[in-house]
Amino acid sequence: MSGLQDRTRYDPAEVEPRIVARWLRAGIFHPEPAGDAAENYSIAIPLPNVTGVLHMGHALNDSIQDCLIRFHRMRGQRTKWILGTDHAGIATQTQVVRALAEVGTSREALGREAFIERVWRWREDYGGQIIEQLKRLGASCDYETERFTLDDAYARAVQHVFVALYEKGYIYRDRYMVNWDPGSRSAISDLEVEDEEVTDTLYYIDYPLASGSGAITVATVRPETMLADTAIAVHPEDDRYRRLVGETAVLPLVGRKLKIIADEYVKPEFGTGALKITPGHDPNDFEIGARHGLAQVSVIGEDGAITDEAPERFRGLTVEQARDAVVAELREQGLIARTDEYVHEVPFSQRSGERIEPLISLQWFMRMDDLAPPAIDVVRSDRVRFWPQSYTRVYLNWMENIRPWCISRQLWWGHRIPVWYRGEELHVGMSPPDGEGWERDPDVLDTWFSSGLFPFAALGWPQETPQLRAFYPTDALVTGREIVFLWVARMIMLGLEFTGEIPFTDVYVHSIIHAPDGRRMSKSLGTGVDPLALIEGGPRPSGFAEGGEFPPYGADAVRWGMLAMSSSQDVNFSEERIAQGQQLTNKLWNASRLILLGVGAQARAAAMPATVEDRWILSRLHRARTEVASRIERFDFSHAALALYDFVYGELCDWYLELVKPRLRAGEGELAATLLHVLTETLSLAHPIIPFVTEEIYSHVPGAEGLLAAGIDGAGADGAGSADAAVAVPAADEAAEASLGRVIEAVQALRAWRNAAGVKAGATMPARLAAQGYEDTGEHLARLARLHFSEDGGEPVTLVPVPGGAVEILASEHLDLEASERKRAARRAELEREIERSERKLANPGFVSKAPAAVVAAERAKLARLRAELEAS
RNA sequence: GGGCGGUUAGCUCAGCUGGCUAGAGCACCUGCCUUACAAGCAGGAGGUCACUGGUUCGAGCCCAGUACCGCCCA
Repeated sequence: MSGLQDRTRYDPAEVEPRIVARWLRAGIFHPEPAGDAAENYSIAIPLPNVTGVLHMGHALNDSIQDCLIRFHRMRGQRTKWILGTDHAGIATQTQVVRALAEVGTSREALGREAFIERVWRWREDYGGQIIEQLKRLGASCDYETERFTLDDAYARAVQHVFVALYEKGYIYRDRYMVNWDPGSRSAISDLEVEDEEVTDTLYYIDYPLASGSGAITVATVRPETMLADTAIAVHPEDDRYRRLVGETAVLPLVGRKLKIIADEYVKPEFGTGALKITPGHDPNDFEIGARHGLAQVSVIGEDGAITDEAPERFRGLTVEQARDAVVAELREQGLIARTDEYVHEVPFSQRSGERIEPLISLQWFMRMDDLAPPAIDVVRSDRVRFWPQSYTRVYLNWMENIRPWCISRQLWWGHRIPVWYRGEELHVGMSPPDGEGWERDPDVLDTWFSSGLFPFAALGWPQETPQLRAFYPTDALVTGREIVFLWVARMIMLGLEFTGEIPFTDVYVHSIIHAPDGRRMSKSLGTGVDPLALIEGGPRPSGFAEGGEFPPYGADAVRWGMLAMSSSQDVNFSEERIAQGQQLTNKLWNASRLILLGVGAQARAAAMPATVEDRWILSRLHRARTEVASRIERFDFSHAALALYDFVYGELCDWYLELVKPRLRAGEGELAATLLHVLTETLSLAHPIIPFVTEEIYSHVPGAEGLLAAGIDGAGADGAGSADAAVAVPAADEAAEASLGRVIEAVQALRAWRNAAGVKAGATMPARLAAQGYEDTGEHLARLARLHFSEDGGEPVTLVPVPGGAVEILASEHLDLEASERKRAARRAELEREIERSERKLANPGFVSKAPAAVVAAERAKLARLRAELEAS
């Protein structure tokens, strides 16, 4: 690292790794467990998959959490971001299975034990990756207490919960229709299924009536499941079939007798209005079957092959082969009346992408009806709040209609269910039963079962640890909407059940970032943006106007950009926002160089700042600080980011630093103190959003001690730095704001005029100030507008209206008078338009009598202002 | 089928409980290498705020309906 002098551009690639190392070495992300959770601040991270990599969702999610964490840490609270990784049953197992396939073997060939061994090795190889990426983003998690959901202690907590829920009667085993995922060869929960539109063939099949008098025609997209039909259903009100209810049909190819039943589920307008009922292979038919006491026949097995319950010639076929065979035979027998194309929604596994095969199987379930009510209460009573609030209803609606949760998975990687069988005997417990001949249940628990315990299990629960006392309940939970049910709801239920406390008080549901084309980022389409590629430079995915590589924007730019983007429910990724963040870091860097190189190493303390611009910037800083803080507290990160940007650009750099440059060159001591104060305050204000550049700058501030990230020494909520403790900080200073507001407006008017009038950029124009309100600021006005004020000089060649009067321009050598006149005429026309509009408004009796007095007064003031400007021009 | 969100400048988005001469960044045009920053500075052009109707002294904002986009639940 060299001095500031020649580092004219902020270089995140050089700075960021160095700063992370400092933070980690200082141990400031690891709080000692002291005090209680009410006074401390904590967040449990949404567990990243252990073998995953950072994606855009994480980048936003983690930027938000880190902003909250750093914000509270800097306020002096003991702050912990609880870190962990998830074993991610299906996802991880799938990866390893795929890797095994590549080398020509399989998990079956390895056997369970060796396979699990293999997954642990996989985890060792890839598990640290996402954690390193979190560090790269600047996430200030407590890395020293990282947990893994399969660690021994964690696994004991999971078993403890299973056993306790079993003993309470909440967990039970049942034969039930589940979503069978042929890809991962496991049942999956309703929440892991998504519907997609598919075009299928709808077959119309004649089922002969047992009476021999004709046939009843049913329509189905899955002819192969007819082998498992156990009834035919029609709508009770359907006159076409009323006379057939109670009769019997004969199932073709099989010969089974099917009762014709009436059930309101049947839609008379679909197909023929007669529905074949297959309780073994369709969730709706399963329900109908249960209502009518129908037999359940399963002709498709968990291996996807036709079972022994089907006629022999079909056994062992795959579903597709069976369909072809069934259709061929039916055709032969002339039983296919016709076929249609049919577009409908079909469930697919989010895990493997394969079409769900509804199957009846023996699974473990968890009843939710006793766990849900308390979790509903805490949200109804506002003890747990959702941001945005609209998610409250979404949550409540789901909770009020909650259904049993299928918690067993036919996987090897995960928390094995703590149940043993011996014949008819069953043992549920933390340890294996005594005696010979017990077999453990082969299944593992749904991953969400274990992650649902994370906020407390990660802190050592069920032990009463100091960590648990200090940091549980946590404060905020930050997540995307897709896991509100999968995870958030379950944490609330399990937290209440096992700790008697809500696991967090605020749930912030953030935006989903889409690809620039407005669709979900997709790995397969190659539209996903890799946050690391943004931070360090890397290939632009498809869908961007430009190809090529991202420049290395740096983590701060990515963080600021993500936050700025996250204003609504769905947001399209915008590289411009990231670039804007980069500009901000560079701007802040250079502004700091100006200050730090200008004040020298010795900063002297000063009394209350006296000049109007000092008072102005302190007042504006106060407002910015309040604004950013209140935005963060209201989980409004995009406005927090934008408010920061606006302050740095629109106030600090564009005006204040320009205003004080002459004083800075003169080496004025009082100014140095104010500058350092303003700088330190700005850094601390910005740090939760852009931690790296602020920390780096802070290390160059004379007298600054320690790390900005640790909270400025003795700062507390006021954030006054140690380098400048003597600067008295006023709240809003209305007088200074008004005074400087006039100057800013006047300078802008004069610059616009200069440009329009073709005045050379560097030329200083002789002028006379004919306006009130510039007693303290005349010099500023002259310098920033490049004017030379004098009392004489004769007749002005033109006038530029400014607040409080006008500036009379005295010479014409540099300017194009005609262009100046055109500009002036255009402005006059605009003013006349506005004046007319305003007059019309004020002439409206309805407005004057009904609008609030303040609004009317403001309108009158505006009219006066417009008239004054017209007059002065 | 039920629910939620969106539609504002060429692009991405702001516009708080109705009072605006409708803003920002990017892109575009003009001028500046002004000793913090050319990844910069100054200025400018660009909008019947999706559509139709209503409420109101006043509507981008409220109400009703329509169209399109996205998401969640069944």
